[in-house]
Amino acid sequence: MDSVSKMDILKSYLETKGLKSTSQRDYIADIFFKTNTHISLEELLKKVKRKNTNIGYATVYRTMRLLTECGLAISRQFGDGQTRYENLPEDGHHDHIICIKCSKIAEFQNQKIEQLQVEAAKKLGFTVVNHKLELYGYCPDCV
Amino acid sequence: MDSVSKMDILKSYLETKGLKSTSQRDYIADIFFKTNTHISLEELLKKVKRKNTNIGYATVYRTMRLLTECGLAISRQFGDGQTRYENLPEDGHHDHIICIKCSKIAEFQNQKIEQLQVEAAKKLGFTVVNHKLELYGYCPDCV
DNA sequence: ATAATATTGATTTTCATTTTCAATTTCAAG
DNA sequence: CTTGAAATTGAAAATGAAAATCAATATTAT
Ligand SMILES: [Mn+2]
Ligand SMILES: [Mn+2]
Ligand SMILES: [Zn+2]
Ligand SMILES: [Zn+2]
Repeated sequence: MDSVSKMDILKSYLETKGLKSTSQRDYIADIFFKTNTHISLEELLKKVKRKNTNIGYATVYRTMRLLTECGLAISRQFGDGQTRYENLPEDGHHDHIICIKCSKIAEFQNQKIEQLQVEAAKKLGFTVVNHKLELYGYCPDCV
Repeated sequence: MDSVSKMDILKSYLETKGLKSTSQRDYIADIFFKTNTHISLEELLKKVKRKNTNIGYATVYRTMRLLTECGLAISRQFGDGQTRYENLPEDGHHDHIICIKCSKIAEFQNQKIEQLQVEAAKKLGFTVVNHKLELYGYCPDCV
């Protein structure tokens, strides 16, 4: 999905909630849509401020909440005490492996694991709505 | 493992670190060893205060850090903003499924999933040191 | 007993997140 | 183009859990 269609989704979400499309929201969303990392609020604010000095932290925070609500952003907690956001992946859900030395993040998909999760839950009478799977270890560069 | 041997492990850990065994530490550890839930610091403090009014939050906090360091306690973050502690399980590592309605926590072990995780990491050149797997959904009581 | 060292618990600090609020902007109606 | 209601903004304050500080107290070896 390209930035334009994402912006359309955001705008129609705002409309359904009786919220307004503003230049700040648009700009923050645009910058976010162009990032392909797992970005923190501080990092995003820094990027946004480069061209738009007067945008505040609170607006970035609120915009990311909106993007998360409408499914265009996914919030992640990798245990470093900071919430990070990533764009809704093209190719569906993925999980993460994080280097405990250099903090590099790699992504992977494993349909077998997903399936076994649902089965494990079923055995306990649970229905799975979502899950969090994070592997921690050493990346190729850190041995 | 019984509380007595756990206390022995704690005491020898303290010794190696040049730390002292105290009545507060012993009491907090004893109460913790007897819990079989995923307990928060606040909850543990409350339990401890029932018989020992003068023990402070900071000592409970520090004791749980010691227990975590020496492997007798495992700290967990289930996304409610509070760190929870559980006793080192008898039967090895397990993962969790949490009810998003009533917060009930169930545990499960799945060797196949563990194995697939290592394989998925290997494909990316990573070595897994530890992992976090949490399923979120509805428990049998909450449909 | 003495001195060195560790512990305690109240308090303060830290820090990310969330909320508040007065000023500003947007937008539909006249 | 005005007007006024409603939403937005950004600075600042509040929140809350975790971590650190520190003076008073307790422990330990000599
Ligand atoms: Mn990702
Ligand atoms: Mn458990
Ligand atoms: Zn690395
Ligand atoms: Zn439930």
